[in-house]
Amino acid sequence: MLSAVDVFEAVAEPNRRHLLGLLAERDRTAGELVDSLPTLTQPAVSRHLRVLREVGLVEVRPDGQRRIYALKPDGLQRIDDWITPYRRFWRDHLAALHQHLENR
Amino acid sequence: MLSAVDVFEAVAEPNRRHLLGLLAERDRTAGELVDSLPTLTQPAVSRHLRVLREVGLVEVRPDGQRRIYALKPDGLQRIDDWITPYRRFWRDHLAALHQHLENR
DNA sequence: AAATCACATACGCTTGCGCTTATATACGCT
DNA sequence: AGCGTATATAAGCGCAAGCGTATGTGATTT
Repeated sequence: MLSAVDVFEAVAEPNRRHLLGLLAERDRTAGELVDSLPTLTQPAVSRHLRVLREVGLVEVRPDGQRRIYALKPDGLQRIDDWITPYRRFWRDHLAALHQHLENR
Repeated sequence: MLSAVDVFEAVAEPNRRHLLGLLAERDRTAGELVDSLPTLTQPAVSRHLRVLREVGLVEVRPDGQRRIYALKPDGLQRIDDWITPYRRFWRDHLAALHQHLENR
């Protein structure tokens, strides 16, 4: 069995981020996605897609012998939720910076 | 030489996320952070802190023989910037869902 | 039904991560 | 100076990630 990957690990891989980027534009077949990563073989891309599936970042629907991949809407929200409390850090920091620039 | 890690990989490690969480509350000495991860040895935590330093997520200032670690304000912004274009996906999705619930 | 196409899985290999133990470095105290 | 304390680095190891080659599976075509 494949070790259950979490969203953070899934997104840490550059090729997988590339795939997500393409799927953000529009749905694509597995074949199109394979072609988009010419340095990788078809099985390699297929495995990346499997990881993205398993963490709920993408979903597949069959279309004849093709498989159409699509971005799952709320997949990345888990990362966004994690970042949220930290966001206030750089917001405060920027605010303080502006304050400083105005007062000099 | 240590392979130059990027922010995504840095944050993919659960222990490193744990460290960031503690530093979000307040600055801490390396020793405090070591104590916060009882399952790890001191060198292990030290290496995690090094990774977080190298990707710009934390910074250190010396205090006598102690080293005080602090969250760097804009470190996670790179991840946030990456997520931004995707955010509209689940926002649209939620909007459509609400629409659907109201109209039924 | 046989061949072909689109995609997934199996297997074996290499490389890099994260860990521990051992050691170095640097500061503080007596 | 000598010793404990605080932290970082070195060396070595096990394991899992990611890759390619080979093969399986199901749909399409002829």
